[in-house]
Order: sequence, then C-alpha cells, then structure tokens
Amino acid sequence: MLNIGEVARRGGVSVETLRYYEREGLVEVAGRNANGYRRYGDDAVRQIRFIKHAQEVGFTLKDIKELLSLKADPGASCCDVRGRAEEKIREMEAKIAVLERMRSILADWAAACPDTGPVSRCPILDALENEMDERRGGMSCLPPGRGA
Amino acid sequence: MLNIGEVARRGGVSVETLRYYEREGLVEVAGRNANGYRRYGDDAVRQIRFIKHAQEVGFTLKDIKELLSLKADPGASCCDVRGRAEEKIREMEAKIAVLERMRSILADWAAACPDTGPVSRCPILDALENEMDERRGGMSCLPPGRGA
DNA sequence: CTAACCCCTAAAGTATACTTCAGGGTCAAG
DNA sequence: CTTGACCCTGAAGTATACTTTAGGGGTTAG
Ligand SMILES: [Zn+2]
Ligand SMILES: [Zn+2]
Ligand SMILES: [Zn+2]
Ligand SMILES: [Zn+2]
Repeated sequence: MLNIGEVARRGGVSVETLRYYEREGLVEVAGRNANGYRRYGDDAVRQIRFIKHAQEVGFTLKDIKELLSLKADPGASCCDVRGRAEEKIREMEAKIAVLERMRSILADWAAACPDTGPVSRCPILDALENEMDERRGGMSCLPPGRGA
Repeated sequence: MLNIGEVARRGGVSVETLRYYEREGLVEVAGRNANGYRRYGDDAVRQIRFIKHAQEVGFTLKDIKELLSLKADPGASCCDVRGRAEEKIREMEAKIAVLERMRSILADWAAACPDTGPVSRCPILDALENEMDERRGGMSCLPPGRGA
C-alpha cells in the first residue's frame, strides 16, 4: 500500500494529477488510512502507466475510461478494443489530412512571397484578403448561397 | 455603414463572434449610433473574411492579430509575413509528425489484434499496460532515471 | 519545538475560440 | 400598442487536461 506521493513518483505524474484522475473516475483508491490519507494498491501504478501510454498514442481521457472499462469487463472482446483503436486511427488520419492541406496551401503562398518589399504587395496577405474558397474545395468561410 | 447583424451575415459569423472579436481587438467598430448600436464600415466584412481565411489555414486568433498589425504597418515587410507563414508551417509539420507516429503505432497494434476472443489476451491492451517507451524513441511516460 | 515535508478539501485558474445566459432597451409593422 | 426582430452589457458556460490557490492538519528529524 502506497501513499499518493509515492504513487505519483512511480507513475511519473503529480499528486494533483492523481487526485484529478480519481475525480474523473480513472483511478480508484484502495482505501484511506486513519488520517484520511489515500492508500493505493500497486496496480495503481500500472493503471497510471496504462493511462499515460494511451495518451501517448492519442487517446483522450474519455477514450481511456472506456478502454479501462473494456479491460475490466470479462465479457468484452478483443474486437471492441480494436474498434476503438481503428476509430482513433481514422480520427488521426482526418486531422493529418486537414493539417497537410493547410500546410500545402501555406507552403504555396510562402513560395510566392518575394520576401522583400512592403507588406502592401505581399501575396500571402493578398490571398488571405481575397477569396480562395474554391481552392482544393471545402474551405468555405462564407454563408451558403451568398456570392461575394 | 452597417449594423452588427448585417456585418455578421455578410461575414458568415454570428453577432456574438463579432463582439468577441471586438473584445479581442481583431475588429474595430467605426462608431456607434444614437442608440449605442455599433456601426461598421464595409472594410469590416473584408477584415472578418481575412480572419476566417487565416483560421482556415491554421493561424490562431493571436497569430491573426499579429498578421493584421503587419498588414496595417507601412513599415513592415513582406519578409515578416512570410516568416509567420513559415513558422506556422513548421508547427504544422511538427503536429503532423506526432500524429503520424501515433497513427503508425496504433496501426501496428490493430494489425496484431486477433479481433476475436476475450480482452484478457488483447495485444493492444497488453501494449498499453507494458512498456513501450523505447519504441521509436521519445515516448517516455516515466520519470527520468527510474527503471520500471 | 519547529522546520521541512507529507497529506487533505474545494474552488478557481489556464489556454482557445467561442456560445449561452440573464436582463433589458430599440424599432418598424400592423 | 403590441409583436417580433434587432441591439446592448456583463458574466458565465463549453471542452480538455490539468495546475494553482487558499486554507489547514499530520509526521518526523534535529
Ligand atoms: Zn485485441
Ligand atoms: Zn473563405
Ligand atoms: Zn510576402
Ligand atoms: Zn510510457
């Protein structure tokens, strides 16, 4: 049985984070001692590392809560877990696609910018000022059905 | 001179967003009428579209405030603007790299998961429970100098 | 005994970009 | 004169994952 500080040290998180995880239902406390101090079993440290590893690959705490439920549920199947992973992969691919598109547009603009002279003739600012909504599709900032 | 509602419609944002932009110093009001209603010049709509376009390519409102300052500053050079764009490109590349790394790890795990059977033998949960910190480098969740 | 260090709670703050709420004037039409 | 659409302010709420603050008790070494 460990105090919160020791669990925090071994898990690589702060005690505040541990209390936060407890509030959020991610880590359970085994019990309390006479002073009201939290006592943790050693599975707590494993649990915290699970959480941190899951965060490292992109799961949110909400996701992780679900993963922990699956892990604890003897009726759950491997398939459920893989489903979560695949969903997360799709989310990431969507985010990557958005970022790639933005990066590519910015890169084009940066290439067009002469890098000298006044801002009044900067093609980047021009591009931002004028329409570019049809470019590559799906970047509309205007209300639908209203041309310029 | 336009009321806030008309500017919102033409700009494709809500009136609350406009008031928010005003508080944040992104859009100036030309004046007020006798009732205290905001009156906007028609450059306001252009300004809002600038903001929206800049967001579409990944600039934050903070970035955009700087871009607007540069745009308004006759002493600023094109170079400054390009600098912001290139910095943003680097930020995006960093984010993309992180996402790619996470995606690739998850994809490997998902491929290893048999997708049948109980969660107790799921390689994804196994991977999350056990160490994977040395994999691909730089994913440590542990405090430095503390092995297992 | 007291400093240093551990623990406790509840609430508020952080960052971002807004939205929603509460409460209340203004204006044109019918 | 009322209805509905519009405008105003200031404050709080949203989502995420924590951190910080405020205020206070417990334990141990010197
Ligand atoms: Zn599995
Ligand atoms: Zn646009
Ligand atoms: Zn330029
Ligand atoms: Zn790790």
